[in-house]
Amino acid sequence: MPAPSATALLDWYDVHARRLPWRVPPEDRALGVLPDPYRVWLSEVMLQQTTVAAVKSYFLDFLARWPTLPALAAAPRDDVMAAWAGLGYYSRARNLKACAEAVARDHGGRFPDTVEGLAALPGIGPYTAAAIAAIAFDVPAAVVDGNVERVVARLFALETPLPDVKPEIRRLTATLTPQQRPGDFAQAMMDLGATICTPKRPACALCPWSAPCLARRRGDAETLPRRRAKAERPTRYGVAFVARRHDDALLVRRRPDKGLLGGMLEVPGGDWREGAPPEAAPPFPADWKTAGEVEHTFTHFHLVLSVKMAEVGDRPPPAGCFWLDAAAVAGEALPSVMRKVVEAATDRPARRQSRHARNVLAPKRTIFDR
DNA sequence: GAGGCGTGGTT
DNA sequence: TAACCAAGCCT
Repeated sequence: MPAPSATALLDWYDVHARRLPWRVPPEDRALGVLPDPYRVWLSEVMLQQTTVAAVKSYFLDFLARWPTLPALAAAPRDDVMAAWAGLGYYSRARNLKACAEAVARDHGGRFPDTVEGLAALPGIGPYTAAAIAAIAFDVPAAVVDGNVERVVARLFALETPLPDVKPEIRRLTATLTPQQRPGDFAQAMMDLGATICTPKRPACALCPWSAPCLARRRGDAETLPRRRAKAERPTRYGVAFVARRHDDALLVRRRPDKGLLGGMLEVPGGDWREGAPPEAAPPFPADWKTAGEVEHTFTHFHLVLSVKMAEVGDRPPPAGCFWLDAAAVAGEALPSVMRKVVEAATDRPARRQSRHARNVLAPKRTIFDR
């Protein structure tokens, strides 16, 4: 049984590295080229619990709009929130802005090059600090994300369930991490987990570490890592009121900064509660008609919204609300669940206009396509 | 430590 | 198709 070697993985990475917009490929890193820490940080924050496919267009949009850290630090917060709309986990956008300001203010506009310095910044935890240090500065930090957890749990056939086994995985990852090319090694681990050592049906025949992999030898790689059973996801019900002015402007309000969809826009509505659909008072009296139902699944609950719609004349907005011009809807900080609500009520796409590839290459069905 | 926090792709 | 889950962080 050979020990897993960093060299075997790096040799594989030299041939099979994914080409990604935020990445410096291994042949360029071999010449001493390191990526811009700003781009590494931006991509890593966007990639937290988010797929590469979802991140790509957002990363390019952000980079085109705010090419440098000072540019992002100087940007209006609401612009950043609006640009983040649709990507989810909106506290990341708030922390992104706060982090940019902190680096500009406290670090002369340059990211710290140590794990400790990075981890002290908003929105940068143990994973992201290690990833930036390794990828942007070639610090031999142990970079442990969900991919690495899976690879290492299988490599050493770790039976202890997550998250209890995390410290053991971190220790083993540190043992594997080489002093030479730690940035490439970290990216290679994640590429291996994303393309070969996948959650289901891992392609062990193509794996550079198939020989030393204990789980492959036992034949149960697909069952690792173990996880503790997760709690059941409840369903909550609510009402959403879409008031549409004659010029197509929509009545919206901004959610509180903290908590679910913090800082994002929504249409007025009542509380979201488990049990029977609640009665909710409309923002003002009008001829409210039922426009259908919208379903949306959040991390910890499923939501069913009854959508009410009214076409109304010009009038001042109720307290806490404002009229959003029809032309501005696409560029605003509307989370996906609210885009669904607006589409259900208006039979008109409320999607972001900048999602060229998504719209052109893979148009999503709306409830009106059924 | 455990729960809150989005979304869309995959199986 | 409904469940699963993806480069986690914060409190």
